[in-house]
Amino acid sequence: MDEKLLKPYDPGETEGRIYRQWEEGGFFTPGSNGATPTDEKFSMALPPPNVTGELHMGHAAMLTIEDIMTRFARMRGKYTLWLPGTDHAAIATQSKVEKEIRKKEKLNRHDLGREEFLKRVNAFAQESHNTIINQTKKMGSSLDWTREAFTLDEQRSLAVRTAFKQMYDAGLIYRGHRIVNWDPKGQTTISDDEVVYEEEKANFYYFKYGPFTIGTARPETKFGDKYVVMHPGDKRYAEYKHGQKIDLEWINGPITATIIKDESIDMEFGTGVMTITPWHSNADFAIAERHNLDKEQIIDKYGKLLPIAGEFAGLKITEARPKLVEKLRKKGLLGKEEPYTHNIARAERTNGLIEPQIMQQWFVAVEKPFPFSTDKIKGIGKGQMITLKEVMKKVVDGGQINIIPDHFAKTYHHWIDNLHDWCISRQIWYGHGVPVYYRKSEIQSSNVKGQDCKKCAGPIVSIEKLSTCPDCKQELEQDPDTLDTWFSSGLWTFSTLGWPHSVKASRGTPTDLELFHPTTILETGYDILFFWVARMILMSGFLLGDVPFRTVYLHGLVRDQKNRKLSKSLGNAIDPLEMIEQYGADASRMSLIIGTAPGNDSKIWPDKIKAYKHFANKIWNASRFVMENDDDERLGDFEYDSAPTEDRKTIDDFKELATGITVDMENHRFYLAGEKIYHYFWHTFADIIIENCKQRIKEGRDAPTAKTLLVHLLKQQLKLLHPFMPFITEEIWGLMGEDRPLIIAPWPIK
RNA sequence: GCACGCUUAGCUCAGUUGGUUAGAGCACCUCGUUUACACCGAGGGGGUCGGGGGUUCGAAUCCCUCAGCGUGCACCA
Repeated sequence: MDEKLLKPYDPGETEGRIYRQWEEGGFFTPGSNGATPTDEKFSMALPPPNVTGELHMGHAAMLTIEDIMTRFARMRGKYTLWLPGTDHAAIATQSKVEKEIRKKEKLNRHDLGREEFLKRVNAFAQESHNTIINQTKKMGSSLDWTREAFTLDEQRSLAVRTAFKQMYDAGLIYRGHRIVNWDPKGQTTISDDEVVYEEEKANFYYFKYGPFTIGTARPETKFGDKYVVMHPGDKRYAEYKHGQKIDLEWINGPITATIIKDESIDMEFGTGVMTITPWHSNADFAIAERHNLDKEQIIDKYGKLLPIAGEFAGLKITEARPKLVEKLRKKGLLGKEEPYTHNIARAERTNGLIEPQIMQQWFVAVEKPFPFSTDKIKGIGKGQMITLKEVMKKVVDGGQINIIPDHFAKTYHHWIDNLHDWCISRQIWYGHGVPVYYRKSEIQSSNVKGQDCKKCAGPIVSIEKLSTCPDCKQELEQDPDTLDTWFSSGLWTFSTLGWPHSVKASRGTPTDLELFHPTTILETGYDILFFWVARMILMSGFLLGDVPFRTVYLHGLVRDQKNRKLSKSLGNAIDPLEMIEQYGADASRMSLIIGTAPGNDSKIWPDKIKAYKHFANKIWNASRFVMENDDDERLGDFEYDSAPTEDRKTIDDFKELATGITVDMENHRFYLAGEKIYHYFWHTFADIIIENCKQRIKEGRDAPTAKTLLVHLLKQQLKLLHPFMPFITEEIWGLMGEDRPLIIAPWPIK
């Protein structure tokens, strides 16, 4: 017997060695288990971790679930691929590096310049990448590293430019002046989903506006208000006609206001009359559009008031508010003030106060029909005109994508119903450039003189990088904006499999894309259902005319015992690496999987992990006992037919258990399967079967059968345990003299 | 405001389609243990399954309702 077994199990010594053995042996690559491309496939893309730093507990939980899925598929003989990668996470990464530079060197990105700044970000991203990959391996993740991808590498950039071009050509990407969420702190626009709301107690002010009283929580936006709006059916204001002009005294002197009647006004709210600020409010913008009204900018991109504010120009809006209220009070225009609770919008990443602004940006049109390219989606015919929104709904409604747990389908639909055009351009530097080129002169001034080249009269959208116009050779300049990071992650399931290249195999051998797409399953956190899952469905629907995956498995967040999110600032973060160091990867994995139902948040604390370290030790010791008694090679294998009834009963019971576990695994109930095998091993196998056999061996009653029974049962259990606790099971499997590694051993139940 | 989820032993959670005395881990109590394991074994205490109502032969499980907690979306000046 191996000396190693005489000591307690040492994960630190074992895990690195075993992982190297697997990786170098090529066992993470499809077909390592003997399966061929004609066999049933299993494919899954790893949700690429952001290159913003380190792995946290949420990643560890995700890696565990996905590795369990993958190892299970591999052992069941499927042609198995789990594909790794990392995400450049545009805003998140850029703002992290900006923060660091500001802290250390007191510089901002403009001080460094675009080129130098990007160098810094890339260096940071590279370092984060290495840390993350290393940590991912420590968890035991059986990812096919030969196919590793990055959302910002060459191959993925090509996919992004191609996707952009195809969507632009179909009229689904357009540039337009719209109200967008402007983050003055990050100096960029962000999408609706990147806005987080926070309750704030404020004052609600009533002002005299000519014959009317208007209410507002944001007096500092009111300078340019020259339209006063009311409901056409409001009897109180029946004497005023639409379009009527009235003169009145306002903040900076007399103005002429115009009456507008619009049905969107809520007669019950406030006085039923409001003035509008179209440049800085979505609802106001819509009213202005309907009646073709002027729109004036009040606040600049740094959150300061423009000259229109007169004496208040240059002030930050928060400073201006009290001063303005004071001025109106002095002028006798201030009515009552009431306390008021409303939501203020902040940027998720920078915490900047969002200021809606009208800006020219790039958008994806979600309500514009386009001809669908295939007949792969139930309920949508080839060539049928359909919108992205409808596609996104149909694939889930029609059951072509199955969401686990299924109640998230409702959340998903709810979100799609409220979906507006997706703003995809960002004014940050780190990310995929918008693949659009303009004549240099056009950028500098809109008066283009004497140019008659049709090609570059407008923006040129191009997959190839351009510096001059292909026709007239005039110099071109690329759009300075970058794309929302979710634009590139939306392509993830197929950009990682070679798209847009190799859509069709040239000579018989199928491409990765053909073999593995749509992927079998997407496993990710419910917190990015909209950000990511929905965007992948959108992209895949348009570009491939297909779904990106058949099943979505959503896991919850990992929290601490007090139900708090794990975070460094709260000081309750558990570092997965420390946890592995202390208890081993196997124990960590078990603690992250057991007691966690899909879609529910789970909790983790050191004692829970410790409990599974004890389990690892139990496995180790039980195995030692079995091997100690397996010293006679003439015994051979356990034979069911010649075994005593009690042993056959034991085997039958075990088969029943294994079948149940298999069904649980197939139905993604990993927490249940894990608990069952845990319980069986400890309280049936160790406490009863081993004790029983120990007696028999001591008394010489059917001793040889008892010994082979133990060996047989142990090996079967190692297989069932392997997806959960890959390291210790592989180690024992090897010590038991098996040549072929456990990672590719066949699952006990077909 | 709309939607979704949660509420089961001191703590953290299971309980798959309603079916025998409601389960696990940790914690607690008693006893035991020199050859697989004290990172152990045997046993035990502890729950009116958030409240109320209903369907059913039977409900933690299905329906209604109320409450508390959490999350998402929307948001009106």
